[in-house]
Amino acid sequence: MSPTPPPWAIPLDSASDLPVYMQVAQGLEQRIHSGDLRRGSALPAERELASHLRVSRVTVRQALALLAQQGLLTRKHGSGTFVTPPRPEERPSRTLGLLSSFSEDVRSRGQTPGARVLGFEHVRPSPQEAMSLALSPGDKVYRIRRLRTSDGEALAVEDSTLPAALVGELCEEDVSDASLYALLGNRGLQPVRAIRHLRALSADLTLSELLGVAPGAALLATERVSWTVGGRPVEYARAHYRGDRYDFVMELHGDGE
Amino acid sequence: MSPTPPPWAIPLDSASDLPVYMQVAQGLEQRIHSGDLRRGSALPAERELASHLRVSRVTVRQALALLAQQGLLTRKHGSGTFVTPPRPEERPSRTLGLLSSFSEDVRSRGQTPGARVLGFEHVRPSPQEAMSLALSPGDKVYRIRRLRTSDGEALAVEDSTLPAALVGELCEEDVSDASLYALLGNRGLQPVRAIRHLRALSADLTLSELLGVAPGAALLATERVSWTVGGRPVEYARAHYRGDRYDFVMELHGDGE
DNA sequence: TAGTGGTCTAGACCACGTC
DNA sequence: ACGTGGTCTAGACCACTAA
Repeated sequence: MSPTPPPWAIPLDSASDLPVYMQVAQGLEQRIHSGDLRRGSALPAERELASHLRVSRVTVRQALALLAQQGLLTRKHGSGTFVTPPRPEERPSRTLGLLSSFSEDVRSRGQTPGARVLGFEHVRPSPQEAMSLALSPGDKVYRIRRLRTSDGEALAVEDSTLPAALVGELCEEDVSDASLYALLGNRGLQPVRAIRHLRALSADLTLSELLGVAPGAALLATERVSWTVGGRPVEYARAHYRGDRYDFVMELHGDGE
Repeated sequence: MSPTPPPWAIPLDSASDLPVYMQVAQGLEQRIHSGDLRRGSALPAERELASHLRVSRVTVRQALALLAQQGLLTRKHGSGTFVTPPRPEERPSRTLGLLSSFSEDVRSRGQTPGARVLGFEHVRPSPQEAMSLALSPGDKVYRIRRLRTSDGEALAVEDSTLPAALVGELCEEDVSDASLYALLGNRGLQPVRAIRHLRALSADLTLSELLGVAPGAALLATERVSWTVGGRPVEYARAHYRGDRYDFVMELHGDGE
């Protein structure tokens, strides 16, 4: 009857060994990449898709969840499911290779950095912290958890640990808006060298809530130890960045082999 | 009756506004971190957990899926669900800041690098490729997709694009085991500078299959353009690394502010 | 108010591992 | 053969959004 099938029609092969929900996901993905489903356009309701494809709603949801997790689809409770529109704005890029702080990175993109202190402790270090900062278990550290924002939008959760004996007295207000690096610089403890690890992991419930992403969303996790002149470790920092909003950039120079 | 509740007993509050599956996930996560559930130990079967917690199996599965995605749990079809044991071996670390290839990185960890060619094309560049390599749409490129392994285990999928006019004749055997950088070096095209972007994203169906991870698993994605002496772009490469097996390391040097 | 996605249930059958 | 996780169904109710 209809010469042109609707753009969300998916060929399903019940004889295939590929699970139905994967076939649906794959089909929709192709439709999106081919342009049949335009960016920003709404998908049919889950119940509608299910009845047309002759599968249960649960199966449809399983397929949509896969694509939503990749960022291909955006689901809006009470409103509908949409093909994710392209982001017009560039994501903030951190330029690696130089020692720069979150605040400087965001500012260099013309946006306004912010910080909300989520935790402030003056405690004995964990074994991990003691090792990274070359401390004795009896020493004390400041442990600070902050939500880092750009133009008000949550971008990262940063956990910083500073040796109390080295940095001196510190209170929550000191770290509430300024960059930690600037604060250290004021006290003559400007870091001059750092080693940083980067990896990818899935958001747990705590991080997903803080960053406003779905549980399981891909995050870029970093771990860093910074040293001041003389080789004294001055900061141990772990940070989790939203994978869909942050981009690390670095320039590499070769020395032959 | 039983003075010590089983280690997987979870307190559920039906009045809470937190969904039941999240309460289950949160409870299990605490039990794991507290050590009540030992690394490597098996969880009760899903049906058993469901009946004891008085929830449906689907709800239990939703909770387990969350934790499995974070890597906290490992599910084995036909066998059971286990608390993920810690990995004894270090993950391969790529040292950034220097221009080094995948092969060199893996070898520097004492492991054996490998490559399986998944695709080899001699075609006109995509707009993206043409832009990155400063080519005209009429030029041709070699496009190579390889599965990169370390001691036989899949670690990354690498998509490399090389300008055909610059690198000269190339066939599939040329890229089947050696490092691309070594090959370029042999032809006098050793890259001396590169810009690399890093971000985190969730695995789609294709990548999850190739890398042997679950769909939606966190991957570390990189994009790189390399230049040879004289500023001629010689390679445009995109790679997706398993987030749970790969770790980028870099050393940073500050120049004050 | 009507329609959407979010959560949850109580089943069923299949595919895989182990014994 | 049996128990496991993997997939799928046909419903239900809730929470949110928009008209």
